[in-house]
Amino acid sequence: MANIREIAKVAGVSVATVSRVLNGYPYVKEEKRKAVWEAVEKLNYTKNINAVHLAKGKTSIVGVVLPYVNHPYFGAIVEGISREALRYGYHLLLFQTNYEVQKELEALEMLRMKQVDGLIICSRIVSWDVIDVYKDDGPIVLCEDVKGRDVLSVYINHYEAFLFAMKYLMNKGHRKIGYCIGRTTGTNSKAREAAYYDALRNIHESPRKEWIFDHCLYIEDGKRVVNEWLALPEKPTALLVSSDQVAAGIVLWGRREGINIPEDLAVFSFDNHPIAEALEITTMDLPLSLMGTKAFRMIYQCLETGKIAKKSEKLDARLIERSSV
Amino acid sequence: MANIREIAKVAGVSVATVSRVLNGYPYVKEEKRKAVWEAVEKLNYTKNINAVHLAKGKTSIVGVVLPYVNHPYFGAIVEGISREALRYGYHLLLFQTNYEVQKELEALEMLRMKQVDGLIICSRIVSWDVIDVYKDDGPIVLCEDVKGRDVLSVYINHYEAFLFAMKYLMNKGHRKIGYCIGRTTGTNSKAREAAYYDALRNIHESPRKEWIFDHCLYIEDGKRVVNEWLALPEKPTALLVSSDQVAAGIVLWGRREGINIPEDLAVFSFDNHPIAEALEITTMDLPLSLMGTKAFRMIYQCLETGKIAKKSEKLDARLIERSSV
DNA sequence: TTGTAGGCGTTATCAA
DNA sequence: TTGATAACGCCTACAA
Repeated sequence: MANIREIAKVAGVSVATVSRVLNGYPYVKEEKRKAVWEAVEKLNYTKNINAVHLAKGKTSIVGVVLPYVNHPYFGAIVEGISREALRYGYHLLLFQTNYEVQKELEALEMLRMKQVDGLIICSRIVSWDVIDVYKDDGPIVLCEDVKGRDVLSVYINHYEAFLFAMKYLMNKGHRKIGYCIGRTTGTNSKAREAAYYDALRNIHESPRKEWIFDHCLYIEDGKRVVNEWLALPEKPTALLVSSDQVAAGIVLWGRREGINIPEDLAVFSFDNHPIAEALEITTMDLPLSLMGTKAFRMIYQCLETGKIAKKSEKLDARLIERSSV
Repeated sequence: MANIREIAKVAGVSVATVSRVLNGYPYVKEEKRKAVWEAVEKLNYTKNINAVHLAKGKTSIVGVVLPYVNHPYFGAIVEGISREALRYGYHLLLFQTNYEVQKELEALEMLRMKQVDGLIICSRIVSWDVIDVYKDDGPIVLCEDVKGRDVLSVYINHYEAFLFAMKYLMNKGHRKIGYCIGRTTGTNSKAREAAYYDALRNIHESPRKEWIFDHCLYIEDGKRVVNEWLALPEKPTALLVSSDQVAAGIVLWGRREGINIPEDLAVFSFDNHPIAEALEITTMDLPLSLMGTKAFRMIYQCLETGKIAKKSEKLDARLIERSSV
């Protein structure tokens, strides 16, 4: 494969001139410019981008850290990141972690090694001190409330959203409310949990362990929830479900079991995916794609200007009222 | 940021020795080995991976080309690729193309520029001659039937799967069969179309344009199909739907419109996503994740051994019989 | 077992 | 406008 030196030789110019032509810099005589392009054509030359990366000290690649690539929640975020990255000529390196510390560390190491210029962490399990170690190696944006810590972040106000949903259910007369969540660890989950407990406290209800369903991520998890709900001696009359996917599962398997929604069981969900519309599930619209877009922009701005306009941005959810409550 | 030379200086050895230690090569006195690690620790050193890439002429990155990151079909493929890539220490660079030629070209260019060692093209729009141009720049695996062309491929036998489904519907007495597809261009779509036409010809039915629904990708497209179906003067009694997402939309909006499934309209779908189980949709299980895994392995084998065991692999679909037909 | 030196392919600085 | 040449940071013969 030809390199810039060969081009220089064939075109009868210096490598510096070739580089100038290749990168569209001024101050090159039209004649030489042409000679260079001809040589490029003739030798079927292309830049070796690794050499560019090394020389420039940057890659125009942003790393995306997420537990599962194949979940609509993260799919929506990645979509938002991807769209914006495309606009600015950046590429995306995917780090699927399955919430394994090792994998997350690897992504952070890649930032240090300059494999990526910046990192967007959609969800994590590593502790703050670990992230702190890497924060001088490049911009890191987290999709969670970092509560004043010295890292960039764009996040959805899950506390408010959950609280809002709880109040909505209470206004409809519900007092016995359970909830379904993907995992109980993690900032976002904690925020939701806090809202749940706070809301219950307000009406002097004490939370019950058996009304909290963990590991709810996919449609099929709704089946499990329905079965467990059916087996409950005392049942909640409403369920707050952190994902439309799971809510859809609950509604669908619930129907098959003859459960009337919302009469027997009200379902209030989050995300506002198309499936929620199709099933007429009341949900909170979460601006996931927007969050991805904003996360990328933060990285981008940091990279290009070195400045940070806003260190942290909070995004609000929006009620989509349908008939599952 | 410290580099290998500084480490050498601090440790009192040569850069070659540092490199040996860093890469775990033998023939280094334990004492020097220790000195190197201490220097690494002291200077908080990390390799610059771009320099490694340049020196080695490879990146251990595989590019993944797909139209939409946020669709379950492609999500499943990426998941399979990702899982396998993780095992072998490879990383994934995502190219979301939206089926724009420009974007696909960019990915191919990245192969030439050695940004990626290989490319997995999940779906494409560029023509064969374009791909031919790049095939000497690194292994390219396509997820479609390449029909003897000189490229690697792993693909699902869509023709057989569609034909099988058509026969299944016919056995159930259907003769008026429509179909829904994501796009009408593309090898996979053409294979499905061919099966559809061939099957109709077998029973001496001529295809009708108004029974073919294009641009069906997401749940919400099912709504459109239902509305169009309702408006049809003469309606098909069965629909072959190329995606569970769309089938789910059809079933759900169909129910809301009072359509009985399968009595008024039978729905036969593809993918076997959890949503199909939840809605009791008869579908063909497509080994998407497996296809991704195999695609990666092909690239990997090609890269590591330089040899190709199998140039092309065909994967079969499997009937999942439920009650929508 | 260790070190020297050249190579990987660009970019960027500086002098002409 | 142009060209030399020194980075960029690591790998790897080859020699010792």
